[in-house]
Amino acid sequence: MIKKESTMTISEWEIMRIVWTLGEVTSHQLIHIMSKKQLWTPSTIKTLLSRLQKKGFLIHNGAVRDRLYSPTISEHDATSQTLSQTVQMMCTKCVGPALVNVINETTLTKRDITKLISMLENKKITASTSIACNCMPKNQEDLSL
Amino acid sequence: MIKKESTMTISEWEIMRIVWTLGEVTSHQLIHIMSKKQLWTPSTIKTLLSRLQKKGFLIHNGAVRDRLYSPTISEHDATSQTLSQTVQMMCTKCVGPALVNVINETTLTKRDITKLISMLENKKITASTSIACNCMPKNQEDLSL
DNA sequence: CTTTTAAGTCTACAAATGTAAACTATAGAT
DNA sequence: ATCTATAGTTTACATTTGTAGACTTAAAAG
Repeated sequence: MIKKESTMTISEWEIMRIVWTLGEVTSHQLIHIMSKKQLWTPSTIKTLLSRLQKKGFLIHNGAVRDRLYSPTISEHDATSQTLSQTVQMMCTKCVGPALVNVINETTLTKRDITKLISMLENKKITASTSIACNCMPKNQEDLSL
Repeated sequence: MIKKESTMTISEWEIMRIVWTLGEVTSHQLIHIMSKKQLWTPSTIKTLLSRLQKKGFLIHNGAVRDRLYSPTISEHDATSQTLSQTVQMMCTKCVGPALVNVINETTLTKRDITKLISMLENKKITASTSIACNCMPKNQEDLSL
């Protein structure tokens, strides 16, 4: 079966961040936490919760009331996937510089940095000085019309 | 005046990639190119073109007909900005690993790699072993209810 | 046991997005 | 000068998203 590959919206992502942090949450907790932080009413939280379930990002223990909601995907995985998807729609030539920029403005742990450096040192060996732009399919570059 | 900070949608981004590549385009070219690549009709292309103008991402030379559309933002800038925005909605703790992942699966030029490494070497000096998670505002961690 | 509170479900509604047809007017063809 | 193809403009319509009220029902309070 084909994965429907539904994505989280910004608002849904906000909810998920709390769920990820707490592991298991009741709507009660969500409502309490989010109603302060955001300008969301309990209704809105409930709707978001429903949609996240429909999309398969949340499940709950069968309780009829005060059920515990939990994520079906880890925050790390979701983060990686989302970032990958974003990068994939971009021009291969622009991604490098953009990553330089992002990394520059991101706080990283020593561990991450070490990992990145070793990974990059490795890539450096086979890297070329330029990469092809994938902005337009090759065959359609005849614009003479 | 406050920047309206409108964002490009996926479809709009597709159009922009062609515009960025060509620098200046007529709708004619876009229609020709995109109708093959995507399953878009001329109408759809025109709509997207209109919206991109309304959002301020495209302008055109005043021609009444066969006008030339051009971008108001460079592809590099748009790419960087979009990536930054994406990263900003994510948990600071997850961004590092996600970046490791993305960089692993991304083709980079020697130049980019060198830049990244030197930047990282620098960051390494002041980096700590762990960073605070920004998933939930500190004050709202009392979930005792 | 009755009342109240609130969790979960349904319905609502505007704005944004994906997708495109209909209409208008003009540059180029005849 | 008239016709035709089509660039640009309007209108359209289903889905998704942001946001939330209304309704139902069970748990907690009294």
